[in-house]
Amino acid sequence: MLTNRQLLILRAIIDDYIQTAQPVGSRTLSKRDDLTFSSATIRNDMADLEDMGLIEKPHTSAGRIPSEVGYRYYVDHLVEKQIIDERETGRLEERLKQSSKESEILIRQAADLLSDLTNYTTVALGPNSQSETLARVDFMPLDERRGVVLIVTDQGHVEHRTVMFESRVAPDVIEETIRLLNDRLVGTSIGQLKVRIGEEVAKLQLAQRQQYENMMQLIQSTVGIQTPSSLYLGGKKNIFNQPEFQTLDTLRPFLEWIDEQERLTHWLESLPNREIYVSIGSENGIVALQNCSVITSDYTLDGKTFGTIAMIGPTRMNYRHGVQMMGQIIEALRRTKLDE
Amino acid sequence: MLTNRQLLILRAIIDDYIQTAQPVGSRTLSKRDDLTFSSATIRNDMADLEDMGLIEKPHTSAGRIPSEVGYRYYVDHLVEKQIIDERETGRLEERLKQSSKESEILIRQAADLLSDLTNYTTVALGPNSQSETLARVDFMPLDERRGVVLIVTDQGHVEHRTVMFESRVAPDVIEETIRLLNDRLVGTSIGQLKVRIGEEVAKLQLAQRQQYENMMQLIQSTVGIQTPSSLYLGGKKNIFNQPEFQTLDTLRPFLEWIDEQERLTHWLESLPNREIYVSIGSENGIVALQNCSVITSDYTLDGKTFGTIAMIGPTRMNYRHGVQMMGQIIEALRRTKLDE
DNA sequence: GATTAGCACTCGTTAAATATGAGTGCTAAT
DNA sequence: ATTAGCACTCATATTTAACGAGTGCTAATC
Repeated sequence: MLTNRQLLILRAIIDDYIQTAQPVGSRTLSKRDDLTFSSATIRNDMADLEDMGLIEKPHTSAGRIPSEVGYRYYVDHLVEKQIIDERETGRLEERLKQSSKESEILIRQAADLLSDLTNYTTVALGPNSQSETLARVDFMPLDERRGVVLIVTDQGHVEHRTVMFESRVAPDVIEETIRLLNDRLVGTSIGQLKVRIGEEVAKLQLAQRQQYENMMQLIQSTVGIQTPSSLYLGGKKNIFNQPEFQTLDTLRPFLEWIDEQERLTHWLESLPNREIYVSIGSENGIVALQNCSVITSDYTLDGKTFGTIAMIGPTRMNYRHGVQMMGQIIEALRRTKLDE
Repeated sequence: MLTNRQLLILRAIIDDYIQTAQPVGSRTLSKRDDLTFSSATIRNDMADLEDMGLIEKPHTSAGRIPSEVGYRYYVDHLVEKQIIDERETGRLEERLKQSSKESEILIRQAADLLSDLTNYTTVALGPNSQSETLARVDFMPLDERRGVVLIVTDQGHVEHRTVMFESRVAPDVIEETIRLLNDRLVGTSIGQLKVRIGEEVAKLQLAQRQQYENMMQLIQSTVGIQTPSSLYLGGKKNIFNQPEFQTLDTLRPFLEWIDEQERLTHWLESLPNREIYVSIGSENGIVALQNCSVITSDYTLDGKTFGTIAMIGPTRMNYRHGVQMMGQIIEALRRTKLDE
């Protein structure tokens, strides 16, 4: 167990290191207003903190830097859980409201805002329509051989796909196909739509089948193309200002990783956490991000579950401020109304 | 005017420098099979080439590197205009065909392909719907207060916008509005749609106006939101392999510039050139790209004018190969059929 | 017994000193 | 006109030395 003074020292080391990115020495600490002890006393405690694995030395004659264990302790014990500053949240909400009522643009704006507020890179993932369910299918002919299939989800999202017929299809066949799909598939999750259409085709009577099979299969094939959830990266250039990313060895893996949209999407989708979660350094298990910490959270827009937002900075990130800002942003998003 | 030998030497210097990224010395050149002269002779010619501004020395005791003027001469006189290798084009066409019939995906694939082929970064800009014209408007109600407006262009592109009514609108009013829009606005360019709707509203009789004004204005406001032309960046990580981008001073401006999607889009749209065009070094007028050369070209997909594709590499890029590959790719795209 | 002053020691960083060698320009010989 | 020869230049690499922030330990002090 840590003594009170050790706690103070640990906190001071981390706070100092977060600000300067330089190893912190005992003399520097002893000069702080909140630490009234001599450097020798502090040195003794530092040795103890090091034994406990909370801090470490880059080399013999340097000061100490926090270890991952130290950061974890700091985040778990020394960062107060999100206290929402009403005034600040209101201001954020206002800025979001001004940008647009279009959800996509709002999300981007939120990511940019969070990025500006913290100077870290942010990633925002839009809603994953795969998990939404079908509310309505419709069809609109374009010309003799082409038409647009409209898919509306229960969350009010609309997608369209252009389909192309092999040959002319009678209007009433189209109409009937759409009616069938609406009758039988409303409520199906978008991800399963493809399979379910296949099942419905199988159920058709032989007479019907000849008529509708083509049309159904056509729709099935286009519906199978999943539009990836929209992904937005905000403040990517912020990374250039971080002292730990001033060399190509560290910068390159980071940038290469962050630019791989698909991988990034999968990673965000795989995060199990519903509320604000902090992953420190190698905890995230991603080699390219081993020197990064990530604050993630799911968010809701206008009350509806929407997506995931993440903030990526160096392990030496300002956790207190980061967690705080993340809380403010998701609260502001939650309160933002799409209509009215 | 250049002597034959000077031409040979200039070409050798550039070819060598393109490969090694190192200043080329007279001794190195004299050892080449295609240059049978002594290093001293070559030195004399090099001095002349330098006087003409075609090559320059980084410092007194280094070899020579091509100047921008030198590259320009090289590209204009020493790079043979695109000769299309039928077999290679066929192979590319095949690879494109396999990826998808969806134009968006095809374009991405083309950019990636070009990037793999050349090891440079590529940017592909999709069609700019602003310049296309309206072929059809349609409306599909979602519920009492919302609906989807479908906009189809002459090029067969479809866009949709969700609109929200203040209050319930009678179906026949909607129907009539859409009929009106179709009657009067088909053929209008998408970019002008907003203005044109305004004009049409002004023309309405007073009686009609009360009925349709709201609806029209609603559509007008959503139509005004221009969907930006789709932009795709391929092979961004290739830049990390270029020796001239191994330092943050050069890398950072490049990456920051390339990541600014809007600016990039505008830049690509502002390029006046219809056919393959090479911009060397500072010619492009962009500070962040002053050490880059760009090969750009408009492309057509399935015969229809589509967008712009660009290849960005260091000024020391392999122009011969780059121009060649660019030619192949746009030819392959031109031949790719979207339907069948 | 806890705290602090004092001091020898460590080791990464920086600066100056030196060596290396690729490449040039010029001159004189071919 | 071409080439061999040579003195000279200058970026780069290597070595050496000086510096100083910081530590751990011991002995004195509160």
